Amino acid sequence: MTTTLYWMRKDFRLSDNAALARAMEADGTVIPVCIYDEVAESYGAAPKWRWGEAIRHFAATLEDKGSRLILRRGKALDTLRELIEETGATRVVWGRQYDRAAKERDAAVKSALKDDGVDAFSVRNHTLFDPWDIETKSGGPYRVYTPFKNRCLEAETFGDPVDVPGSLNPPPEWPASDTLDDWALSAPMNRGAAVVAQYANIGEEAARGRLGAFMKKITDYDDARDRPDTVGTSRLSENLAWGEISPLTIWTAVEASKASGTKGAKVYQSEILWREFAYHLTHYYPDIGDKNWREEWDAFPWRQDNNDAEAWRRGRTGIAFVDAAMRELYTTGYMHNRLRMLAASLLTKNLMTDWRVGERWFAECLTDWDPCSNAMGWQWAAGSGPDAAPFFRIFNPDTQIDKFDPQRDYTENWLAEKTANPGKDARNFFEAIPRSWDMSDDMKLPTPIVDLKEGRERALAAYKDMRE
DNA sequence: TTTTGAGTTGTTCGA
DNA sequence: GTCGAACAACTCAAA
Repeated sequence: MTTTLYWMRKDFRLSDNAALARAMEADGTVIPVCIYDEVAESYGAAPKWRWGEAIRHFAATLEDKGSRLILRRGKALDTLRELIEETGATRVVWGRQYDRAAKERDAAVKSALKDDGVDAFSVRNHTLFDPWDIETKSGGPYRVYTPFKNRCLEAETFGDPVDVPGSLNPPPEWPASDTLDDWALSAPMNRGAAVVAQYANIGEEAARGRLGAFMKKITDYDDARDRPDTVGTSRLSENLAWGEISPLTIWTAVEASKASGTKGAKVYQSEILWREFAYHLTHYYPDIGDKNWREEWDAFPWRQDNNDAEAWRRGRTGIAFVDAAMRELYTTGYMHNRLRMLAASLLTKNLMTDWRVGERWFAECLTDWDPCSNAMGWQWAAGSGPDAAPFFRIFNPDTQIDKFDPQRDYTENWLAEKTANPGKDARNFFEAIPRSWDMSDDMKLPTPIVDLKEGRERALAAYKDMRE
């Protein structure tokens, strides 16, 4: 009788779960395990909280099916060895992750367990492709998105989603488990956890619900996706990040729908492939979250963390569209994609602040945080990254707000200071922020901390200098 | 090896 | 108000 440990990291779902399917195929018992290990310890406040909610929700799903999720805290390898000792497990299975911290941990775990004589292996479970499945005709990684995408689309098949298992083959006896409360995962968020919880969309069912709602309007996606004043996107990033839905489930739904082939569907699928590109890049350039991807940017006179950056984090730059976005981020754990670009452009160009300052803040605040997408996105916005915007492409928040929030619905929804009777979202920001920020909703909005034109010209001049 | 075509998301300025 | 050009060359991927 074989006992298998299914080490769950970011794949909290029953449907299309290839790692679970492999765990089950040994015809023995399966013990799902989640470990609060050295990698999870390093998560920012919001991701750590959201990870806990994914665990809470999925543990309940497992219990409904007669199984359990065993929780343990400690170094991954030590903890797995303890569990192997306690349960007599001979197999350990997990779904692959591709960021440097996870990859280094997993390589060490696999090698050590194999030395112990354990059948330890990983499964692709988070992406459509493994990063190394896609390569240029001459055999290397892609550095530009469009040819990468075209190569993905040429792939003959994406395969079929894996069925939901029937029984989960629980063991006759369970090893001991921590409780989620023992881990206190909401503690780093302080007051924010209760607020962000109001906006979270947790679990497999909720993810499917969003997919269903989105499929009804996917044909509008190519235009609607740019409008933060409406829900024009799928809003599935949060669920994708924690594996509550698989990209193959999404891809298959799009392909099977009557919208397949429309502009909206194609643009949406292209975004799914941007996600794949982030894993591809991170696999081949594991430093992408720490170092300028284009080395020449090491010479750029980035400002390190500074008062302007602090104002940016607090939604107090005096530039309404960006302040609204920064408050949406802090209050909900999410920010609309267009505003991510705009907020990043303001920080890295107009305020000439190191992209890593922004990357760290997003990693602290986003419930859909993904180390690979976050790193790629920030480097793209800053200009130091793959396929980056030309240096002269600096967003102007005044132009952007007229184009994408013409009625100011989005902006005013998030800025309590703008109206006499602010709505719940705007007030929630003040519920969520730390008292040490010393901000209240009766403050006046600050005057802009940077003149957009001057900031732009300063950045352009610095860029020109760097190139000479 | 060389050549060729192409490259997520923008802004400003002048006609 | 609208439209096209300029903004800067350079790198990438494939033929």
